[in-house]
Amino acid sequence: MALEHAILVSLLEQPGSGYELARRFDRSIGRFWTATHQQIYRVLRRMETDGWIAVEAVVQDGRPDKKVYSAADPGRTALADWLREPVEPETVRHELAVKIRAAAFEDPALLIPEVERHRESHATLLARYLTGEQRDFPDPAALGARQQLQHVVLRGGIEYERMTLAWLDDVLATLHRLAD
Amino acid sequence: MALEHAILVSLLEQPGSGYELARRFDRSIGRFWTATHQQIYRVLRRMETDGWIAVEAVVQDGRPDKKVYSAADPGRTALADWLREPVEPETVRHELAVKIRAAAFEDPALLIPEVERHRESHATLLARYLTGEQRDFPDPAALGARQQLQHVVLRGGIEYERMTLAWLDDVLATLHRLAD
DNA sequence: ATTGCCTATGCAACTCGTTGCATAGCAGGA
DNA sequence: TCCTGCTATGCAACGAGTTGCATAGGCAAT
Repeated sequence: MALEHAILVSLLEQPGSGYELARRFDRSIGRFWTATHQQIYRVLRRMETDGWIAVEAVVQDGRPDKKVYSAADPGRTALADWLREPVEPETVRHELAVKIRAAAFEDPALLIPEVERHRESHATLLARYLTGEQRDFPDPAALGARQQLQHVVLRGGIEYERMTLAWLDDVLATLHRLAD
Repeated sequence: MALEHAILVSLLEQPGSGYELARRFDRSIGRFWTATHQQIYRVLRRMETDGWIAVEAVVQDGRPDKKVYSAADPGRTALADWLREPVEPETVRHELAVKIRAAAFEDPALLIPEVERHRESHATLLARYLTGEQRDFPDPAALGARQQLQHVVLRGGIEYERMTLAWLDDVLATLHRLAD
């Protein structure tokens, strides 16, 4: 299970509340690990009981109070242990690929708008990544270790989106060929 | 939920038992949709109750009897309906990426053997895909619709593995730089 | 004024997915 | 001969993840 560890990393990078974590998961971390606020709140409570994280109640005015979490020593130890354990290579779950094979038993042209939608959403994401790269890593030569590691993960996201866009073009060409 | 649909596609391509489906999911379909035999048996029973698939008991000698499933009309209809519904763009769950960001809080060099293991496993998979492509699609110009769609999905897998390999090299270079 | 959105946390119920185990006959090798 | 491994199906229990809903104050726009 990596949700605990993803949360720990996020809290080490920057302490925050469950709500803030949920938003980070919607943005940066969610590129490679998704989680809803429900999951996050539940896991935070478990991690707190286990002593992995410390909590501090923060009174705000104009908005609801929040609980700011930060990584505690046992959490860091757990993270270090996990880093030493091998993890399985990731598995992909690609619903669109199922659909493409399914299209052989229906009209393949039916899929064209769907693939185009996907293409657009990947193009948008790629554009966001590239903007973020410009903003956060303008001078790659002058980065600390943490930034270099964040950057290489972002480059992975960028290359994934580029590859996916090219593949979706390939898919569209195939579907058009079959529709003629 | 796409497991039902993935199973339907697989049964349309070729009827088979739960066991055979599980093996197909380990090989070809598992590239983009994984499932254990437990999940498959459970879903098959549900699909049978719903009338999506038909079952025929086959007595074998020298090995246990099996139940051979095939797609029924209501299943085909359900698949056609699903094809017309939009699906969400896939989400990636990349544990290694979490580890890479976590490495900033430990010794980054620790990750090198792990990344190399992943690199090797992706290289092996790519080799298998390429061999399979040679075997199943030797003459891309002479393929029917079904084969063309299967082929474009396989090309997606191939490009994914190529991209991942290049990225893992990038990660290794970054880790080595940080270790100096 | 009302509507809708944002911050912030949480419960309850559900489905999906994993893990460990069980059965059972047959084949092949040490 | 025993052990391992393959075919074939399944139960039981658990853990992960999703969905719908609830509360509650503040802010901005219509």
